[in-house]
Amino acid sequence: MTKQFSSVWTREMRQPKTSGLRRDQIVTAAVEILDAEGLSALSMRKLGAKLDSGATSLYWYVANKGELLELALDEFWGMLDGADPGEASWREVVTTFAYSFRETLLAHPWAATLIGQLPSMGPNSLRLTDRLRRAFVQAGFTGTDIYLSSGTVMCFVLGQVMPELAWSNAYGDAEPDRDALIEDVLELAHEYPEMVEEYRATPPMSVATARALAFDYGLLCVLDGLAARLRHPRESSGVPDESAKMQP
Amino acid sequence: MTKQFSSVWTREMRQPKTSGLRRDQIVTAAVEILDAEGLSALSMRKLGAKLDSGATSLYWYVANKGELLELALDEFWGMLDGADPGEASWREVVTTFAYSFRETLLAHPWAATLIGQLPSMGPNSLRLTDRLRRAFVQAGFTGTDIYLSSGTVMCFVLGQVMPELAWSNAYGDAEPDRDALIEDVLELAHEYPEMVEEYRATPPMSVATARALAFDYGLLCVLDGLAARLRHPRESSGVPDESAKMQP
DNA sequence: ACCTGAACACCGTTCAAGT
DNA sequence: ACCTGAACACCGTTCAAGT
Repeated sequence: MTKQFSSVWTREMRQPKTSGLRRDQIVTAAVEILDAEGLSALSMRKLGAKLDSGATSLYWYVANKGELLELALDEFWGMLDGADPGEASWREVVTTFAYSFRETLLAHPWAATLIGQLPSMGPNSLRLTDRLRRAFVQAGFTGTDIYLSSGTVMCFVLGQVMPELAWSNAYGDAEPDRDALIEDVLELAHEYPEMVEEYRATPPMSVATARALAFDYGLLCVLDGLAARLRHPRESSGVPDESAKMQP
Repeated sequence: MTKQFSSVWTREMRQPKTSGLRRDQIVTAAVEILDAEGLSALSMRKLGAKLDSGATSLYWYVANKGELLELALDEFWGMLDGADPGEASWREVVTTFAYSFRETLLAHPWAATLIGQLPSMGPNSLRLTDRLRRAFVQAGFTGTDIYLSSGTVMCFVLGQVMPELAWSNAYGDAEPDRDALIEDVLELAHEYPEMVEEYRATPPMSVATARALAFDYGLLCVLDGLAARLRHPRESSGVPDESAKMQP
């Protein structure tokens, strides 16, 4: 049973020129709720109330909640700055983009979840893709490598941030009794003494700086890897045939 | 308002030795529903029905739905094979682990979502962490780099898979009229003619192989980056101070 | 120790009816 | 063209009551 694909972006919009609510008001209000209370707190009823209208009125502008979230997600993509080449080196451009993407994701955690659930094909998403594409062309990538290299950076940031969000979800934003939590985890890990010992051997630091350090390390790996691709455009990994075997 | 942290793993379990349902039966059934129908289809009521019991009976074994999902997520971590050093090179070990992680995520998409929402501190998660740790020690990483390098690989895979899942969510598993979809996207991207043209210039391939290719490319970057770290243990990225500035 | 049913406060969505 | 209210089929969770 192949579900027919559909998206807010692939169907005719309603006439934009009339009275009453407007779609962008709805989306703005939705993003406000998402930012303030998180993905699970956004309901059509609450959103309707915030707009002084019935929940069901929203269905005039949006086919269902999924479409609303697609629109919110595209708002998120619109929040990302730059990747403007300027006169900086490509490593600098990519680095500042990666950091700003990370910061924006951390500020709007609902977006990270949505990225795994809804396709991003709205105008802001496309505009960002094109900006990135230009940056990587300028860096010297050509052909398919343009798309592959920029995609690698995007995915890297996303993957780094996701587990980070899990902790802030379960833990709250502040770090109240994080020492107690750490002791809990170390206790749970008592079967793996090397792990525990290695943790105790590392200088103590806040969760935030530990995460930032990990991000920095990973970014360095990605950048070095991209630099290598830039030098030798066509190589393949250790077990190249696996990739073809995986999904025929 | 800092929410008090709690997790299934940090509180006393109920006596395991009695009659009736057992927690592992519940979790197994939950995973079956998740695999068959996805995260949004799992409800306490449906799970109760599947186990021939009332929905509310489950609350004897589990404090809330979140705990149930924590348990399911740990089941997922238990599904991952290996990272067994053996006699293979570290690049081979990491590569096969990355591919198997990817495959398992694609087979259990709900897990990817949960990774961004719940902390992973169950026994299977810890065991995997330790296996990875040993593999990276064997590869030659030391100190903090052990954790940083293995984390980079984990995050890389996760980040690659997430957007992939978005499409299969919206699109279904088969690829029915993907040509129509592609035309839709290209139409939406008409403001960026270079993007469109570049797409048309690349040889056509299935979505699956395109994704596998991107995965391969990114993995190559990460591996090369890790190899560079292995040669020069301590370096820092282009804008190191940013990382400290981000979250004080 | 374990399970039940009723009840509470919610959901997303449809649809006939209003203006 | 836009909005409403009632209604349907769901949710997660609590809690007194059963065995």
